[in-house]
Amino acid sequence: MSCEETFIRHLRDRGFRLTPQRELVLSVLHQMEGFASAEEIYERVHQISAAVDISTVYRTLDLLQEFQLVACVEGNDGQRRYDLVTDHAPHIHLVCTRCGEVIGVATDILAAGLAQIQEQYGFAVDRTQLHLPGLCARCRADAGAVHE
Amino acid sequence: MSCEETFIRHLRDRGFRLTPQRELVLSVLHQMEGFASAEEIYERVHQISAAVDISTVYRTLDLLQEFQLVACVEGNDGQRRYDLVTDHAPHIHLVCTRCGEVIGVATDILAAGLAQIQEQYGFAVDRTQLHLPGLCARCRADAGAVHE
DNA sequence: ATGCCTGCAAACCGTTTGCATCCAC
DNA sequence: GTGGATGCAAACGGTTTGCAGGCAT
Repeated sequence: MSCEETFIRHLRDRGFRLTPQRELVLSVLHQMEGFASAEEIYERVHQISAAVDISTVYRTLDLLQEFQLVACVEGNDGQRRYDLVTDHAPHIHLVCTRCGEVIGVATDILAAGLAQIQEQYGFAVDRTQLHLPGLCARCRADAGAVHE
Repeated sequence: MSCEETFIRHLRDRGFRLTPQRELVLSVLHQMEGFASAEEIYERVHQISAAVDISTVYRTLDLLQEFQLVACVEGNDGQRRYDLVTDHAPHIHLVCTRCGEVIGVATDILAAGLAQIQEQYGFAVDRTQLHLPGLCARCRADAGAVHE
């Protein structure tokens, strides 16, 4: 089932409607590579249809998040960044606390540890929302060289 | 070297001063268990000395962060939460998305995976700020029974 | 026709900043 | 005495909300 079909189904289930604006936001999200802020998404949406308001973008993003079609991370700059959850395996997001870059990684890499956590603590980590803060390779180099 | 001594040393190094307000913020942070928002910290500070302004709390927290004496995480509600970096081993926080419980776990459990991430992606995960969302044992049981 | 959705604008809220005053050094 | 630190209040910026009108169903 395509992303849009899933969206429509979720909307119908709740008695909600598919509007051109919602369609547009979803389509723009498809064009985006990686995480984008609401402002960035709005920018693109606005280029295509100038009449769309940013509050509608926010409302649509909330909806998509509720339907688990987009993931959301809080950036260090106080902005949220959104990304379409495609149907490939859930992945970890390595979020650089310095430049904001987000690197996607398969959860396999932590699978052993996560399994152990579940076994020892009964705690089931949500693998669709794993955000690990840290420094990306570039920023680690920068931080070493420059002294901000 | 005590926390406060470290703070003073860092301040001196930069030509900054130790003021009663800064002392107070640091002492309140010691009383706090786990992460606290600026507002919560301010609340406590204010109880002790009503004259202290929240902007001073923010400025002090910025300073402490710069000195790496406190860690800071962006909450899902758009608030930042601060915690004193004590010298005991860094640990993971398992945060239950349902009841809010926080379970502390030694990072060892994920050490292998984190090392692999660094090797493969050059990304250095900040082990002092690891919080993993998920469901605690109790809520997993509840979620199975009740349907929210 | 119904009531969900929208654009607009104003409110919100955590955080930051400018400035005159104060005080640690 | 001097320049960093503070309190106050206003600004800021991302996000949310109230409302009257619009449109998908």
